[in-house]
Amino acid sequence: MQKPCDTEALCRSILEHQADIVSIRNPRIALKKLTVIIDAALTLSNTKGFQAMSLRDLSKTSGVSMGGLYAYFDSKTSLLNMILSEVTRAVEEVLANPPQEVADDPRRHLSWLIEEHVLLTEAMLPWFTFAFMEAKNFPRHERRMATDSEALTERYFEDVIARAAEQGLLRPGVTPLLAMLIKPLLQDWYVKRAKYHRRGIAVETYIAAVQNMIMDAAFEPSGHSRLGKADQGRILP
Amino acid sequence: MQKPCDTEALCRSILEHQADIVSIRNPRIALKKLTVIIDAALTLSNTKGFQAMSLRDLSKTSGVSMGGLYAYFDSKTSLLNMILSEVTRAVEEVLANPPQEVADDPRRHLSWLIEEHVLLTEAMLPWFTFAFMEAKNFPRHERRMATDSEALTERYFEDVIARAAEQGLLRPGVTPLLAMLIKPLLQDWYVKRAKYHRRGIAVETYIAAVQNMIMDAAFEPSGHSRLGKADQGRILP
DNA sequence: CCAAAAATAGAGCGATCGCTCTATTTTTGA
DNA sequence: TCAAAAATAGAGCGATCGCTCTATTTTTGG
Repeated sequence: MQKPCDTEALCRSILEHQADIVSIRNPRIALKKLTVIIDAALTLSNTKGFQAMSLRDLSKTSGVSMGGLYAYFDSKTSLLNMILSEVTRAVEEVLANPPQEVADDPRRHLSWLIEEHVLLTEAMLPWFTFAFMEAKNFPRHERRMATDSEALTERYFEDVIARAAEQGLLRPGVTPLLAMLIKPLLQDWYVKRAKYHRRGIAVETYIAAVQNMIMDAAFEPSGHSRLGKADQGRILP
Repeated sequence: MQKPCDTEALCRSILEHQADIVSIRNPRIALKKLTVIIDAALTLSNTKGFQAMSLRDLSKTSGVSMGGLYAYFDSKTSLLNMILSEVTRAVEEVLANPPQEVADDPRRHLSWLIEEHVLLTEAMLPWFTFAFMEAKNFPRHERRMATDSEALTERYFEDVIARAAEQGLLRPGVTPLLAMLIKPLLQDWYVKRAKYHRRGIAVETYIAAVQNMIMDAAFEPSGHSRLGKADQGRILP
């Protein structure tokens, strides 16, 4: 179930959820222009920062006039809001719905969460870059959105680890910080994107490395082979 | 050898290295006012972002007039530059000088690097928050500084891991990404500071958790007890 | 003690910001 | 086909930005 993550599909979702803000009636026009606008906004923001991106920049880059822009949002902050909520929605949609056979096994589930999260950020790279990089300077309400979204993600990891604990699968003495330490490992993939790209590291390699590190920290070694299609078969002791 | 990391000591270092920029002659006055200015700049920047901090904000908060500010820097960017280079200097000074008995043993050395890095970011929290959060929106030259500084830190980890490999201490099949994955774990301590503080997690607990995760990933299990004064004696298999 | 030097205050400058508003063009539908 | 409606362009508004410059106060040292 690979959800389409191109800019246009995501903008379609934005139009659905923010119908009261976009004042353009013709849906064909609205989708096409919003896509252009969001595309330009992500590019500019991720290059120079959201604050430093002026609406005149955005107008020139997107080819939509100043007045035209305000048919798609009612303030610069509401543009930010659109992008941010779309990212949040995508994360929730993907991580909340594991296949049944995955949900049944905490080990597979944890591995699956790691893989899906990295693949999602890979597919929506500019969106995540935007949401993470800019969150610190958001206005109060939007910053809260970003924080909450992140807390929600962490909950998925906490829950599956708690379930593993109930089933007695965890290593003895495993740190209670484990769930909190997963997120920064996942985020590094898009935050330090350039570094990994420069070294020619494939997304599957990255996923496998994080999976191995976390699985080692969480579980007793066992004869079972690692799960997840990205796994590269690290040698187990 | 605990280097003093209070704002005043760091500002003294700034005055030494940026003597050509600060135009105030009296060193007592210069130190006192620069400390006040940097203090205010870090507070404002970390609250609302460097770009959003206007020099009028800074003037009002620090109590130094607009004209007065420009006796301490010649542009907003050069103020940024001061703080950034001081952070870089501090990292280098601490991480480059391990005690002899630590440098001799890759395991101890890796553990030591983790501990020292977290303790340093703890002691210079607003500085690191500033350097990391704002780096993305820096002008070209300053962004390069931040990137280089980060690459340098990573080198310390790469080197000690390479040394461990030479001595045959590493687990078989350990990921070549290991060194790259340490930094995001260390950064989370100050990037997500509020989260850890809210949950009442002590710095020693955090250090121990990261040490354990990394040591487990890197090394074969052994009977030796974990090193570093922050270690809390996790049960080893 | 008082001129020279250093330090300080804050009004003012040009540029640019987010945003609005009207004039104009394009599209729609009876 | 042609008036009504929708979409678009971009000049203009007040606020604020980084920064400068002069007038003034404070400190220094012979």
